[in-house]
Amino acid sequence: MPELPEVEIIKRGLQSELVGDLKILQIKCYRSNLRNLIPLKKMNELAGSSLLSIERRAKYLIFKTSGGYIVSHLGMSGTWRLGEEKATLKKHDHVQIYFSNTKNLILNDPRRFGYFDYVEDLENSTYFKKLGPEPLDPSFNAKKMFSSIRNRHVSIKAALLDQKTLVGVGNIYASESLYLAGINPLRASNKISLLECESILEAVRNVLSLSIEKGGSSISDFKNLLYHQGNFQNHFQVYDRENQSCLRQINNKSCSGRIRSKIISGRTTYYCPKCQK
DNA sequence: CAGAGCTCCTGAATGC
DNA sequence: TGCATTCAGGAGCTCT
Repeated sequence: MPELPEVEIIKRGLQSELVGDLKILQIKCYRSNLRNLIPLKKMNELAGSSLLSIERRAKYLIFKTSGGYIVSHLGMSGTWRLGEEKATLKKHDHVQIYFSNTKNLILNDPRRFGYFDYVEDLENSTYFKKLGPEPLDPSFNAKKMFSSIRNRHVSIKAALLDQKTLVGVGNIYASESLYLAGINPLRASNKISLLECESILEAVRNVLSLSIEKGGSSISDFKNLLYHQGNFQNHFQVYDRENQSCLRQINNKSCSGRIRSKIISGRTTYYCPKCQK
């Protein structure tokens, strides 16, 4: 579920709910065998620390506290929601953070692929060291993207999913972006021209921005902080549209291609073989 | 070293 | 209806 837009939506929700001079009162954990879980001792130490800011990097949410950084990755099925004052726990609620303004946050993650970890030095942490650039950062450009993929022997779809090329793009937005750019996902990265890189990056930016505007994509289970669904799934052009007709208009005529699906680098990819070259 | 493939886990959808 | 199988948004690990 959570790719860059969904994590960004949750981050913005957190920023608007957790305002003022807040302290973490307590972190409760209801499942001790989560992946990359903050050690219990550290969890206790974090009680009493101040919440300084909430940021997003790639698909990670970062709680900056006076005692270090809490790093949360939502994996495939994670969500944070604002707990009620007397919070009733649901199935798969694993972590709960209590704040000094009586609010609390609950991490729910059925598949438990997510992380809830602690790092002292964010930039040098194993999570952040290897991350590529943020696609929406204006200092990133097609030229940089071109030089990072021009020698790679993987499909352009695989290169987009690789967080070293650029971050935040997952399976849905990779398909959507390549469709928008008119590039066939099977094309080899080292055969993509600089000009084509420009249209791919522009498409990635447009798709991600529009999705953020629409509150993210809710397929099965994505919810924002207030447990509302996003709306971008209603704007998918190719994702999950196998055998349906292509929506592209070329010179006022519809493309008339049929959307295909194909497994590329282990994940289902949707594209129009007719208009994606 | 790069790249392919497997793996962690639950639940929804599909097939018999 | 009930049971088995397949598949799902991520990314780290192990092979080759």
